[in-house]
Amino acid sequence: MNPKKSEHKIYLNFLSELALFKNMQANEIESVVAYLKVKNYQKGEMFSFDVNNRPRLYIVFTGQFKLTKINERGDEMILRVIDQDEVVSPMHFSHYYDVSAEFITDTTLLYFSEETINNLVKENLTFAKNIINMLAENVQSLMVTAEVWRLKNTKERLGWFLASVNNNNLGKLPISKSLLASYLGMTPESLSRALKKLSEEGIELENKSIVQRTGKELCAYCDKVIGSDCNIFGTHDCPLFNS
Amino acid sequence: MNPKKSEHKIYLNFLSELALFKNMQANEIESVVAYLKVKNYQKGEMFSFDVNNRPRLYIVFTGQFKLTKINERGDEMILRVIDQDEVVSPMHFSHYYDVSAEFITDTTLLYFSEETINNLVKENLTFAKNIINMLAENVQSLMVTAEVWRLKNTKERLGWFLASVNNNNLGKLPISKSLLASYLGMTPESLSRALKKLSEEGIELENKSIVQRTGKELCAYCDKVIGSDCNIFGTHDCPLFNS
DNA sequence: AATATTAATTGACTTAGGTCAATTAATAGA
DNA sequence: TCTATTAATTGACCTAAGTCAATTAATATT
Repeated sequence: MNPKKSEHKIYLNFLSELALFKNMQANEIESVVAYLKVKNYQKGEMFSFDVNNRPRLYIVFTGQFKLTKINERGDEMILRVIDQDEVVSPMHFSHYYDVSAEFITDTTLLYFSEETINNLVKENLTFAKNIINMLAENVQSLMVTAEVWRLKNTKERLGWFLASVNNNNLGKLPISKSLLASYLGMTPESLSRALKKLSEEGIELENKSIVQRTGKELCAYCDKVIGSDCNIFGTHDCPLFNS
Repeated sequence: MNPKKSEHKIYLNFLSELALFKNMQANEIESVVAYLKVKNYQKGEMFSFDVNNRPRLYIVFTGQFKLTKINERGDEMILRVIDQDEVVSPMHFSHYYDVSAEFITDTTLLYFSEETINNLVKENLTFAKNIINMLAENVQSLMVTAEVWRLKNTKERLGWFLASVNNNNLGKLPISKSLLASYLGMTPESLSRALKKLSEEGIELENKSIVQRTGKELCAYCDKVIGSDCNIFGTHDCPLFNS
């Protein structure tokens, strides 16, 4: 659980690159590595963030997992798919709210206890700001997710997801189709049918890669939030500012 | 816009009671009142939180409004209904994310500029913590909302809402039925039909007040998050811990 | 390379909740 | 108090997306 001396430097470098430790000095980050814990999980394994597990802040060192909520009937909702370098902080959730993690690939998580994080916030203003930014991004992304689920039909939801992947993941689908279906709140059958409709519009999925007929078909499904890291965003070529 | 001297003390007292200024000393709060701005809105008025309006942090002094997102087709989604004493901080949203406010009653908003809030965070650790708590509550409530929309049918959504109102609002419906329908992501017709089903279970709405046949029918729709401020929560009478 | 297993697609059918139109109830204005 | 306006209910109908079952395609395993 506690990292070995030899790994110390690796974790230090890893943490230094994260938004959570942005603008912090090397020695400040160095001092927190001492409190870092490490845990490995296997593909398919489940983990419950609940009252019994002391609340913490987790960082994905390698791997991928989904944060899910399951109801009495067994229906599952994916709240977030958490990839490498991403942070999830159940310590900031309500004490009684329990969510589950299911590991999609073998995963190594780093974590800090609630106490460590709270002490850091108390001592380090920059860190407090980084925590604020992380939570603000959570809020933003949950609002967008709500919008996608509530106001878009299956074809639009898929189009929206492909548009966002195309911007920040170079057109490579990061998850399987059935996981994607679940994440977008639809069945694999519906995803398949939605994909067929999109292909009529010139948007295809060839072996996990997004291919567009003219290269701009997905713009119809873009929005200002996901578009803001597109290279034609705001220019005369961007349909978001030309309607 | 800038409050008069005579109102200074009223605002000071008002702010002192808010969670946002919790554990802060009177003189600390006093110094921020100088930066406070006030604006009145009339029932039915709309306001857009977008790139053109400098991002701020708003507090409802009196009144009520809904935070909504509208798509191209004109479908509306209510993100939150914001009541007296509540805080909404578009300054923490993405720069390009725009949401609208529609005032349900005549409303007086207090607000601080992004700069004021950021300076306060920089200077005052307690305030930084309060901002973290506010954002964490936003995250929590958006996760619960997502769950309600995704995993519950119309009857369950209504039951869930009534259960939460019953705990923190003494059984008095705070909003009209049509607004509630929209908030719960259904049409007024569906709400009406859901209400009929609930009445078969002994849950009635008599003139904006929730009435239960035996007094515990709504427990079936409670969860650990909304239940945590119920007076039988966790006791042997609470069905959440007895199944 | 052949087989087993899992993932994705397709078609037929069902259903929850939306739409539209007609009443009925409630609230506000005169 | 009466009338006008808005909100809520009810019934008939429709539709998007879910379910179920049967293939087909893609990975894994031997």
